[in-house]
Amino acid sequence: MKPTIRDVAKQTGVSIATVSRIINGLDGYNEETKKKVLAAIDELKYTPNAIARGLVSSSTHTIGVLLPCVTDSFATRLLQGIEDRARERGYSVIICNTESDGERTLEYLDVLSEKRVDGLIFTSEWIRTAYGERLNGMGIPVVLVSTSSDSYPFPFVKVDDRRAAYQATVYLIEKGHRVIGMVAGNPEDPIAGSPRIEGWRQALLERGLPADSRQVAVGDFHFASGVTATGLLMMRSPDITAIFAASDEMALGVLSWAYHNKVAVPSSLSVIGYDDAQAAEMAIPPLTTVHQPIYEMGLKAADLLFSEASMGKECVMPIKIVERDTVRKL
Amino acid sequence: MKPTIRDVAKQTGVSIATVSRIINGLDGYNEETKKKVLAAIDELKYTPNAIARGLVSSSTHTIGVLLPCVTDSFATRLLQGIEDRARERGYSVIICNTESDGERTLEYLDVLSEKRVDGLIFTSEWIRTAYGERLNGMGIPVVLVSTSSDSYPFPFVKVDDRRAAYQATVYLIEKGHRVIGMVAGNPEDPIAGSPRIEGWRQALLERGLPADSRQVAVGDFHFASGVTATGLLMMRSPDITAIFAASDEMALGVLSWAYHNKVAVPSSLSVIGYDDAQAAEMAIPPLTTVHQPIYEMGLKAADLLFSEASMGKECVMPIKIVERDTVRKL
DNA sequence: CTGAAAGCGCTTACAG
DNA sequence: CTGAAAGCGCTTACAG
Repeated sequence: MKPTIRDVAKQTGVSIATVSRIINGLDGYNEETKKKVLAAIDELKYTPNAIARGLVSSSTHTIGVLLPCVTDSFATRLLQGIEDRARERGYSVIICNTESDGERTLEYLDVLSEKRVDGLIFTSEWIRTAYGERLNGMGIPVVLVSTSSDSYPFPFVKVDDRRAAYQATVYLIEKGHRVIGMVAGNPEDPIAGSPRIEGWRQALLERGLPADSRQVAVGDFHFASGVTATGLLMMRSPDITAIFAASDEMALGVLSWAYHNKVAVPSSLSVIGYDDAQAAEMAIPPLTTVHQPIYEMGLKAADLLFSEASMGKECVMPIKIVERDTVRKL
Repeated sequence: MKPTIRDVAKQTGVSIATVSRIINGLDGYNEETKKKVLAAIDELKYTPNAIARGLVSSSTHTIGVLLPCVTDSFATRLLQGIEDRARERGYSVIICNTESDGERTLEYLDVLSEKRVDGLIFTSEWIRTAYGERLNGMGIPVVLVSTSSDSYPFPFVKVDDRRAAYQATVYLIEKGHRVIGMVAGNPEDPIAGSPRIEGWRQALLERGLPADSRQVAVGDFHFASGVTATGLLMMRSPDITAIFAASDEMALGVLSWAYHNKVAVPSSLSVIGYDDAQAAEMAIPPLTTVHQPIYEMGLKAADLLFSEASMGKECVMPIKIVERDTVRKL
């Protein structure tokens, strides 16, 4: 059995209260006692039981993070930011890989609730009523990342998706492109789907350029869907000279489609992505894309979680276009 | 305040012992009581306090996973496997992003120890004495992934790195290549460094082919180092026709170097990677590589952790060569 | 400067 | 079928 506070108290001949004070850096003992206790702790290899501590202090120093997909590069980068900041503050993080599954998400919420985490970060998904209610019921700080909700006004950190897409499209237009396609997410997705499509459309419309629905093909943000969507797009609108993809992974799909169909990028087809994931700079050619400060968003989310009175705080992070080699000036 | 077992007991007019039995599916109550209690639980929105439970049962249903880098695609895929299996079994996972830092690793070990996790998975790093001792002292099951240790015989799941590298090199030789370079990890790294270099060397030597140290350039498994190493390699041994990279990310670096230096892959230079990360199939051209069953390794690691009497269990997973488009037959 | 005692929210013999 | 009580390993008033 692991030694307890009682063991070190006995060993030293003091009370457990005194040991507790010493461990926790409170005062109320002389140096003499402190030394003896510390020695005993060392000798017995005593480590305080965080579970017992948690029970009395009702604080576990643990937070939960819900991600739709742990292997996604956006999610992992975000996680890195969250974990870094959490660790600095002495918190551990439990990961929850929801796979965007409703039931699974609810289960995680239950577990997190039972395990009495001190806070929770919910990412990249639409807040359904079932989630919102559960989240409210937990009675702990909640921070949203890459999502927000009018019905459940939790603090959030995100990027302005519509605006980012708008800027990406304007960038393409300024490079001289006139027929611009989009490889989009699901238009029913109010988070990363429709806003980006709207931004694309608005940029085009404002400049009197065509923004027909035949110029957008829908994917699921992942690579394979990017390939397929591009094929569809180029078949329906062969005059497209540039494509805006709603994620870097899909943009890589565009590149892949182009490679296999002997369409040169950027000389015959320009491509701009979204995220600035690690893969963007590793792409061939290196991918021009919309940079989201993902790591910083993770840091910020943790900050909001740990800061007092964060209710209602909203944090919209800046984006920027990172110019690499996939967009040609016409 | 959250309702406690006492609240539901009071509400129902039974003892907390009975409520506890009902919650835990033990027997010792009639249907009548059960119904009432369940109703009260529902009404009060009572959720059992896992911390209190953990204190008495000395089991937290939580495990810790130490990773050198959370954004690495090997690590995240592994994590996915671990988390999936853990979740099935009712366990949560705390992630620890060590950044390969010794002090940080030790800190995580302390925290995990204090939080009384039920088990721990340690990945991809050499087991230094300090780690081994601490791990032993924790008194909980430990499973190693992609590493192993003679001094600390914990169960492990890994691939035979030397053999995998050997096979990759043989594959290149059988394709007719004679001067084969290697973009390696650090030769001082006894886990993913030296064994792969040895495998490469052995394959070459056995067939009377040159295996000079000028044919190997050292990287850190990441992209940028792959680019640099390739430049060095091609300068020192311009007659190289094929390169074996000790990670897919470095292989992408090779591809990138080739692209920027107008060396066609695979017509002028063949490349084989290691891992079969997601990026391998997204590469241009799609990367031929050594496939590690990473997800399955995660599953297996969790299985070993949860299985009784796993001490001394060793699990060497099979690899295979995945042929894509970066190796040319000479 | 120090200790005895209550209490955090549960589970688990033990007794009925 | 059910309850009173001890105990898990701590922290924190309270008293001295």
